[in-house]
Amino acid sequence: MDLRHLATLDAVAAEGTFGKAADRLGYTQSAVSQQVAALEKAVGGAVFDRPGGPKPVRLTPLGEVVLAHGRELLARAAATEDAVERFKAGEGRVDIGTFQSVTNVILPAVVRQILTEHPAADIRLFEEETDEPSADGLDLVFFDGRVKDAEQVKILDDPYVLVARRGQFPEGPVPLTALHGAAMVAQPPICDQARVERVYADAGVAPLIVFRTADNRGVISMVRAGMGLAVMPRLALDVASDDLSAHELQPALAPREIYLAWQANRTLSPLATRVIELTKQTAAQL
Amino acid sequence: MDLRHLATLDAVAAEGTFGKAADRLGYTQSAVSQQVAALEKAVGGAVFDRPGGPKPVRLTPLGEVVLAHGRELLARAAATEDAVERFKAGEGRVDIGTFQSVTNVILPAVVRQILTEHPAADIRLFEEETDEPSADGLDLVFFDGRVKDAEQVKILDDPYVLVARRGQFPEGPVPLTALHGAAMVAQPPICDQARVERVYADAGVAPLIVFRTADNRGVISMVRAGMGLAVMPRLALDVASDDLSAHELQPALAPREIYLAWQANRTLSPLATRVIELTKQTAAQL
DNA sequence: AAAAGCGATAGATTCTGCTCATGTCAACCA
DNA sequence: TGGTTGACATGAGCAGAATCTATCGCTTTT
Repeated sequence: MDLRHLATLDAVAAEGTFGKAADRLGYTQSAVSQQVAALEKAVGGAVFDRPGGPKPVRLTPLGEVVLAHGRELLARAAATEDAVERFKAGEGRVDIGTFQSVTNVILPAVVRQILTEHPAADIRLFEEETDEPSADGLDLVFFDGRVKDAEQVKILDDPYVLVARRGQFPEGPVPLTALHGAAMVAQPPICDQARVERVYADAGVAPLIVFRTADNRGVISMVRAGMGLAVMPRLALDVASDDLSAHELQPALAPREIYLAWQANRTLSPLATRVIELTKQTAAQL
Repeated sequence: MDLRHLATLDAVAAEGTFGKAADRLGYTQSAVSQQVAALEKAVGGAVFDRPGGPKPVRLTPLGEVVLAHGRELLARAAATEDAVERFKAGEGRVDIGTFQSVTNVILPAVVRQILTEHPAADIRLFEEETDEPSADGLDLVFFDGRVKDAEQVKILDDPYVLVARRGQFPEGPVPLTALHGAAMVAQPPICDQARVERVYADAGVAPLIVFRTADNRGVISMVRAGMGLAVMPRLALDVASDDLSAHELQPALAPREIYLAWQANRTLSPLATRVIELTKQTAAQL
């Protein structure tokens, strides 16, 4: 049973004669006749009564059964083509792995723009703390560092700054050695934080870490409360604040590199491609 | 877009490689490769990522869209074939035009048997008083007389009998002339009743019709009540009754002929065909 | 570096599906 | 009543599609 045969069945049922259906479909009467014959062979019985003479054909009861189902099939086929077109235009779902800084600074603009372009887009964000991410199950993953076995683009360099209460240090750079023995608030030692602490160690600087939390806002709050200093990526410092100051470190730490990654050699959906584009644009403006 | 291509897509997605899908479908790997290529051309994009080497292929996002819709289509196609099979086995709907005697005497047995054979059969009865029936809209029509422009079979001859209160006439035949001047209850003069009354007139018999009703049971009730005599087809006298007696008339009226008709040159559904068969069998037992 | 697994491709062949021309049948008309 | 008309069926021929066989090229694994 072939969709084309069902379309022909439908046309003949609507037009009443093979010839008119042929005109509508751009075939000859002979072709329609043969298609109907093929369909009848497939279903094992006549779908039209042919009265003979100049009378139109009429559906048999079997023909009505086949036509009813056939219309359903044709509608589904049309819906399929439609869905493909919409997919190519950017509809669909995209699952994105992210983390705090990106969620707060980069993604809002990207999501807003995507939803403006494609109101039917289905964006899902997953913010899971992982040390070594893989893009399994996700379409796109933000990560602060390279991702193994994945295609990726570097979104931006996010420099580390020292955060302190305003007035604690004069404006301008602060030597890294100033951290030696200082009370500090920090992230748990995963992801890029581990690298940062290795830099301290290599420089012979041993800060006194008095509190760790994965919540950047929590880190900032504790700095503001006077619990200690913090070294954090500038993006994590997403709120301007009168009572805090940010300082470059000397020597500067290598910046945190933020990558957007996806599974290698996989075709991306147009929606995901657009997300990458917009992410690059957004990051370039920072 | 072809159903066969979608079936191939499904098989490849399930098996992971073109070759295994080919085995399952009875094709060669080459054929599957070409079918997938054709499908990809139809939807305008790749549906599989081919990693190369001994790795299995993977659906692209587009492929997932197409496959989701494709499975739906394939399921509908299977459902269609199933519906055709069930139709050929006797499921479906049949609309039957009937009238009182047939409804009460013949159809119960037929309906019971059909519903035993095909619990999903959808039998609809239409009891409309018409003088000249046509089978438009109906699959089968019972009628007491020939139906013009229709195929038909005679179901049975239904002899007319005189119905009287028991004891009013001695057992056995009653001369037609006994009706002259007699009070009678009768059907409205349509259908076969008109023919009956012409027979009276031709025989010079002029009964006094005191009540007409289309309801056979009403006729009988009024006879029982002593309102008069009645001449009615034996089938219409479907209740045995101690206080009534039935008599042949002399000369006998030509019996009412009951036909089962359907539109000429139309293919009947297996269900309708079965109804015709069962009707003949049932009538033969009367 | 060789072997194995897998998809793509070229060429040959078979099938399918279409068109054109013609046949056949029933209703209509003169 | 016999020709005409309108409609479907059928046969021949051809073009294109689908399939198979064989082979190529790529990637991973050994």
